[in-house]
Amino acid sequence: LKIINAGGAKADGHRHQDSDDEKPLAARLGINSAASKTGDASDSSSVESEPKDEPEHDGRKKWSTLVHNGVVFPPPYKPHGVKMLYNGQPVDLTPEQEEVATMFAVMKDTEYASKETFINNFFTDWRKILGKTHVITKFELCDFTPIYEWHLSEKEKKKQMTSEEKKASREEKSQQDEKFMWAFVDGVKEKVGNFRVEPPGLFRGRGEHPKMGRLKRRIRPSDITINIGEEAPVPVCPIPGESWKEVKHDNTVTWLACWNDPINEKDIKYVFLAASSSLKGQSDKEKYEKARKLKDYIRSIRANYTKDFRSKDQRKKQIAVATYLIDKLALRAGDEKDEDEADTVGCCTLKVENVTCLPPNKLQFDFLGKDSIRYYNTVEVELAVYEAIKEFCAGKKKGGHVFDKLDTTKLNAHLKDLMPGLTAKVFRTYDASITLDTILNKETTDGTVDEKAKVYQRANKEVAIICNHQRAVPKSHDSQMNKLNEKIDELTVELEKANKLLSKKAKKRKLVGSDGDAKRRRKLTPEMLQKKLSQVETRIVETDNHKNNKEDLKTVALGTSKINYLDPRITVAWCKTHEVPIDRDKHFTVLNKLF
DNA sequence: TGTCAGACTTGGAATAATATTA
DNA sequence: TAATATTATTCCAAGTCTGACA
Repeated sequence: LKIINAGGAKADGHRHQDSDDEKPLAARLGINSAASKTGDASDSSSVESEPKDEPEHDGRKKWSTLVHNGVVFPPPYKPHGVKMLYNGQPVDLTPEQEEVATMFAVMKDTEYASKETFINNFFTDWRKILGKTHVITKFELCDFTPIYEWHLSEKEKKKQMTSEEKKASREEKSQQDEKFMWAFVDGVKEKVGNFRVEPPGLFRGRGEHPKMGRLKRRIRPSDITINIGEEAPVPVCPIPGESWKEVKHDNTVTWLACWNDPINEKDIKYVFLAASSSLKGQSDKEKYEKARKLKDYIRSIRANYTKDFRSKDQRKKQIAVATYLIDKLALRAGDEKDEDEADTVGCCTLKVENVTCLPPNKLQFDFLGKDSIRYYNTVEVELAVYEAIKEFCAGKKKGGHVFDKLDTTKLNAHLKDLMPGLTAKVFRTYDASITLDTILNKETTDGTVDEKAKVYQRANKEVAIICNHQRAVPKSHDSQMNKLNEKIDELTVELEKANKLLSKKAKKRKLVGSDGDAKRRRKLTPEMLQKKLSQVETRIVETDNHKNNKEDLKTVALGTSKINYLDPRITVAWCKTHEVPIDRDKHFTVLNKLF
């Protein structure tokens, strides 16, 4: 295994010398990809596989042969017959009406259930199904509690199943799914990602989404387009009497099936291969490679935008300042959004009220970004940037764009001139790589594997913070903290007791106790006590660390950066250098994705 | 040059599976 | 052995970016 790029992140003059750069990563690392194991021949025999590593990337061709079994539909609705109350009276509902009522009822203990937009949207769509003449006309008179309680008892029943029963139903399910879990891409068995069609439900938009609560209708075969190899057998439509909307043979795309999102008909939902597939792995590798390449260009890019901070050309000036912010703060590009979506922004769509100038040269950012997660940060910037932002905002009304001469297309077109393939999001990957590499190199010491893994986790955390990956405080956080505090208290008492005992022993040599522990205490030698003492001390320190770590990470979401931002090559190189096992170690299961 | 559909990556939450502790 | 904590997986929403077309 060769060390790739280790320690190189800080050196701007890094040169690429890897002669095998174009090989798949797994091949370069000499590890057999799980995905490259051929599946059962009976399924793939009809398809000739092409040699791998063939430079197929000339055109936009993604595959030569593609075989799969289509999608799995959710089971039809099974009515429970539990009657909800309207104005205190039980009401009869048709299965279709009951289905939607149940969707709402089971969301009782979520935030959505108390949001006005959610309730209004749900009620409007539900009334369409109830019909004009239905007795139910006012939401306030609806009582969904009986259905909610039925739902709770169903959940409880499921929980009470014996482990054998659970196992049996699990196995049955995986047997049913097996057929759909795999696809053959150029003869290679690959895992399919989301082969299940999304079930009907109430739309759970994030933030203040104007469509939250709308009924997401059931998807039928006639909604679905199948994409499959020309010679491959077309998957049988699993619902009798119905048929696919369309069957395509488009090898310039990687999706296996798609349908229009019922909430936003112009959006398309796709069935793709899983992240472990070589198609995904390949593009992942290209992403990290691009970020690494940016390292060679960053100096000139910075020089370029710095020069334009004072440009007379307003558009140039805005591009310069926007690029600076994306580089320095890892902001997202910020496409324009529709009226019927949550009101969020990125760099290009920042509004004047999202930035406050704090003299002499600080900027305070406060806006809702992707998923309506708040970005709140005060940063010192170059004076020229500060002055430019002040100028861009001057005279604009609330809601006006800071960068009015700019959009993501123009910005990316400019970035492409500076480096081939460069777009705004590459800066986020780049920032992540630099941060990971720097922290790993600076902070790793000759300690235990556990200590080294802590350094990795800290680097992971820093990347998450840079990318503003935040999560809601876990529901059980407070109770868990209380428990840890109690544990520390208990241990402290134990420690004090042992300490007292030790000093008494030292004085008297022999202790005559009066309580029930006396006999046991008498048997303790000072050496044993001393040992116990240090054990308790260690446990206190460990528990305290655990507690602080938990508190520290309560609003930090580590998952996304682990999966999408930490270059596995940096991780592998570090593991090798510091003798941290890659396999089996739970800290690095993320690597399964690529190896 | 702008708009829009399309295809793909990125994102947190919910849920399931597994490990740990009481 | 059950309750709880941790980790992995699934789910599906919400971004980014490209390319076709007017």
